[in-house]
Amino acid sequence: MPNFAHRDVCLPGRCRCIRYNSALFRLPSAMSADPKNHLAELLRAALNSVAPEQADTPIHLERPKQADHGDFATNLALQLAKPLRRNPRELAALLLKELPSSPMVSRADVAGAGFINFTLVAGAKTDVVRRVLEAENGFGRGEAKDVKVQVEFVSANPTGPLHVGHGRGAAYGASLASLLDYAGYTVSREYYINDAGRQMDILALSTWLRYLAFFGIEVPFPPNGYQGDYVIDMAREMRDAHQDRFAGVTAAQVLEDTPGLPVADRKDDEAKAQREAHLDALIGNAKRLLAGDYAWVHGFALTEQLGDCREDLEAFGVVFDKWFSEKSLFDTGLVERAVAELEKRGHVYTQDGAKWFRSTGFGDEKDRVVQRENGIYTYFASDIAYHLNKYERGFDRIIDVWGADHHGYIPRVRGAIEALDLPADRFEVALVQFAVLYRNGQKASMSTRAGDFVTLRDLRTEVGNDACRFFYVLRKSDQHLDFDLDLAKSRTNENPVFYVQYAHARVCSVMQQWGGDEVELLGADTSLLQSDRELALCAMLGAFAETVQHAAADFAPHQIAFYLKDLAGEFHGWYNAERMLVDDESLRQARLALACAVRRVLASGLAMLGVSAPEAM
RNA sequence: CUGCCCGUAGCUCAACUGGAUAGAGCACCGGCCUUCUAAGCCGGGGGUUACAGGUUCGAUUCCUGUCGGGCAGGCCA
Repeated sequence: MPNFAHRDVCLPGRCRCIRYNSALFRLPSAMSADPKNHLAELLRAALNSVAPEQADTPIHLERPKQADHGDFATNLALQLAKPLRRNPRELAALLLKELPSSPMVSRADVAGAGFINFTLVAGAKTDVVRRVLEAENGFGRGEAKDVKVQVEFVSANPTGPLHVGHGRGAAYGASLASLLDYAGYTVSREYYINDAGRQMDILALSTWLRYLAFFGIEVPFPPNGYQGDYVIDMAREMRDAHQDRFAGVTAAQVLEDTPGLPVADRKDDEAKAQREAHLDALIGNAKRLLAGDYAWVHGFALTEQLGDCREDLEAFGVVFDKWFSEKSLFDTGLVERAVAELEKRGHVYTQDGAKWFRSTGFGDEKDRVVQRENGIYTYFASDIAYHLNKYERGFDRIIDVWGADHHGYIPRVRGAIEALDLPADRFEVALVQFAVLYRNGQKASMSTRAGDFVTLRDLRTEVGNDACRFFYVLRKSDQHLDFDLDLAKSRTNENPVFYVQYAHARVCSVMQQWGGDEVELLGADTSLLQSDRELALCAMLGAFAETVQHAAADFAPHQIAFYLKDLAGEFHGWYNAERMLVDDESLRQARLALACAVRRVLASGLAMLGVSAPEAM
């Protein structure tokens, strides 16, 4: 740091500068090696001295966008100005006066309305390279927090292939879980299987009807049944494995006492109700006619679809620690018990023969039925039981990833949790907006029933898993996502996933040509990294840990994706401006160390997003 | 009608939880391959952050209203 510049800005009485001539520095072992944490510690000490009564003020350090604002800045004095009723600039000066000296800081001064800007000594800026290399693949990983967090996501009805909407929930949930894991939480990934409801009955019925068709037993296929070809595939498998075991019926028996179907083009409420009644009657007949075999058909369809779903997700890099069965909540009596618990606390009443949970007492718009007049529990009832179960398993944080169309569902679930006297602040919902696929500028339709949807599998095959995963998390989860198929497929510079991967591959390529062992780079003299680009890269590496923490706090994996794009951009710029494999050995080592550190962080970030880090492209 | 989310460059989106001169990528224009991968880099134009108020040292961010878009309001899941 040239002294003339120093004197120029730093006037006596206005600021206090701490100067150290040497780029080499040693910190007391208790002090943080991370510059940001270190500065926070220094400020904390100064704060305790200046205003002990405000000691719990959060210390906010940011990386200024403008270079002449130094490496870090804090608005601490501005925050203190109001409670202390004092001039912020005066407070900033006081804080500087009480700031412990540090070998990391080359200057610190008051600026603007009362900001304190810090400039680090050169060595403190580039030391991050050594820390990245020493951490191997764990740089930026948060300290283990001993907090058990459950992330439940996808949880699609196992009634057909996953579509591109589910894909977003899968990519988001998996990335969020990895992110929380990296941030230091103990994460459990869970898939809730809706295997107990009417939708599964509809699937079982649909499969059976397709199966009967193979034996010439033609029952008009209900329009609200599952129409996809995969149902016919399952029916064929049933026939191949069991021949006519389930075919000892006539079409007339299957259709017995059903209301029949209204004409196809009627879309009024009456027609809709009739179709639903018709479907329910068919299901009733199927159960009666198949008797014990109904459970077999139902189980077969479930196993097939769940297996398919699981395979699909695994190929997408999405794995779960637990697949939780809704049906098990009934089998273990937890649904009954959950409702009984609510009842015991006086939050349930009976009206029109049904049991209602008084959710209006907990901020919901209206009360909700938990047990219908016919004795059947609603989906909401099993959901209450499920969340009770989550609490009983001892999770400190319970995160549900839901499609945004379920947002109205939050108050009733939270209400039930409160009503059960469970700590509701542990329960959080991350909403994911729909992803709409565009092919040739055309919206693709996505109805599971109609059978003309674009499946996640199709999408993965067409654009590749990496581009898929990256594109899905490139937007805030609560924003609509226009998934541009043509862009994701393109192997050009328009495609951000390749941009990041390319940076990784470039480092690998250089390392290969160098031919040395990365371990050698630990001894590199990083103080030789002095260009603006090199220092900017170092600053970006240093920001990784806080990016992880921030993204984890926000449930926002997209921040990781943006960080990676920025880091890759900074690297590409440097790559084009400087050579790494130079003749000067010390400089070569220093640059390779930096490149290697960039590669490590890129790899860590890509891993969090479930995207591969190729060594060559 | 009511509730929730959203509105930022021509397009797609960011913005460190209220900070200093709001940033990227596409698209458009002009440059850079006999030197580590041109899937790359460098430079250029582009903005009343939907609109109107309010809160304060300071607002894209918080509050109110208006306009526009999405979603949800079942003894469905």
